Amino acid sequence: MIDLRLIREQPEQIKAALATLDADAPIDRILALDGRRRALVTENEALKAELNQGSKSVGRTKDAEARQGMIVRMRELGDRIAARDEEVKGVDAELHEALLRVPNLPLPHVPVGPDESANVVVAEHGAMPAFSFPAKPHWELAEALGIIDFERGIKISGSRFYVLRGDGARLQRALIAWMLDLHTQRHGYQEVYPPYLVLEQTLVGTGNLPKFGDALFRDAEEDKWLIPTAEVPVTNLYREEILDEALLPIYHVAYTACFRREQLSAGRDVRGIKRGYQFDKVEMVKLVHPDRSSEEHRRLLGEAEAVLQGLGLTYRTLQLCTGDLGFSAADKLDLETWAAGSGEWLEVSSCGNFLDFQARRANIRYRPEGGGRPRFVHTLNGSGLALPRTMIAVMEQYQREDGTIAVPEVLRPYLGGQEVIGPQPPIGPARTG
RNA sequence: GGGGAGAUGGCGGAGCGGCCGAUCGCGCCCGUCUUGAAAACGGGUAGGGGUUCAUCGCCCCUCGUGGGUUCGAUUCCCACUCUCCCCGCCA
Repeated sequence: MIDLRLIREQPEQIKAALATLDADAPIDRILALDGRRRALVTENEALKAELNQGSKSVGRTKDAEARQGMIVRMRELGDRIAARDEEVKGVDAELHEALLRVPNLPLPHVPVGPDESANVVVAEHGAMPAFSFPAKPHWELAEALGIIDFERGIKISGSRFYVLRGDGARLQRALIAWMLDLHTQRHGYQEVYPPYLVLEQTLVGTGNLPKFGDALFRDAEEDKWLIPTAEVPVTNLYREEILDEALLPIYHVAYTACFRREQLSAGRDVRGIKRGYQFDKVEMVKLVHPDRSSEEHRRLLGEAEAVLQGLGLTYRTLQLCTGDLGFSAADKLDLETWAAGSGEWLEVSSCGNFLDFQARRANIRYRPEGGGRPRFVHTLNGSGLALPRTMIAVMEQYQREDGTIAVPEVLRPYLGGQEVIGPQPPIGPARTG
């Protein structure tokens, strides 16, 4: 959430910035609620001070008659205060609710644009892979090798689910283990393994709620939601805490499954494993000193890039425009790798700088070294990387003419030295009925 | 799921319905003393909000959370959440 004081003091600048996001933020309503709330609070607090003083003198008054009179007056005063308190509570709740729906403001250097078409390619790495044979899309390769079973995935869980099998499952596991080792051993991250089910408040902290509940799976009877990304539980680890400044920066990396209830339109991204309701991801999360978030953002991007470079994958870097930033980020850089067989760029990482937007929602602060009031930390996160699409890139960029797939050098130690993924022992096609 | 105990400041641990935002101990910070340090001694040490240009100050709220009783609740009543112990069930 953005600072209420900022809205109060420079509403026009805020409105102008929000306009670049195509957001329907009710700034005028917030200003009205804020003014009303402060007037009510000031007034009511004066009455409370009077009541507190009065109640104390009741205790000191010995004369029974005078005492009775005071008690009657205090009772009336108390009733008035209670009524106003109700009013304050109502206005306060409305104000808070409205603030939670205001998106973060973009940093000044973020290009203005309506949607992803205005994103800017800022760098390209690696040559476009050239094959001496027609490159196949991963669903053909994987099906032929028997490393992904699409039919049985759909049978047990419905459309958009698949089953990794044999070396397919092992390849993903190798990728996960290697990525975690890379970030923990080379980039200074501490690994965490968080719950996949979280409370509503946790999702409010990262900005997923209250606005985007329709993209989430949840338990119908309890307040338990499936995480759409590890960012949610990991960022919220320090919710409602005041950290020592010396503890910053905090770097965490987590491997989790992710669950997203996307309204997947028929005919788009239907083939293969590019998009589904469940996918795995290795996620990096940083909590840092507010003066350092820009620098940490650049480093975060580099750490995600190190995964692609280690795997030897061709990729490019995109600076997202205002219209594609999402709700919580003030700045975002995406990494896309090339799906050589299906012929498209795949987003495998999205590195966001959230400034104090999430910290304010989740109330994550630090105590400055020399003492003083607690301040909000800045939060950042980025995938390092999303598994299905990394799998796609590996399969399609490392495919060979005979339909087998070479194993990237760095993964071989994780696969017992195996250099090639070939056909799996036959199980046969699914025959139902 | 059944039974019992508990939830107070960074930690430990008190708290007759008014003098308690809270005794005390530890920790931490600042002084005095010391060549320096320790010890000793003195002082200070929660968060949020309102008022203020800001500081100081003043005021309001917070003793797990939410309600209730009362002129007044950390203290009484109810509900919920969480923690610990015992029994049952279980990967």
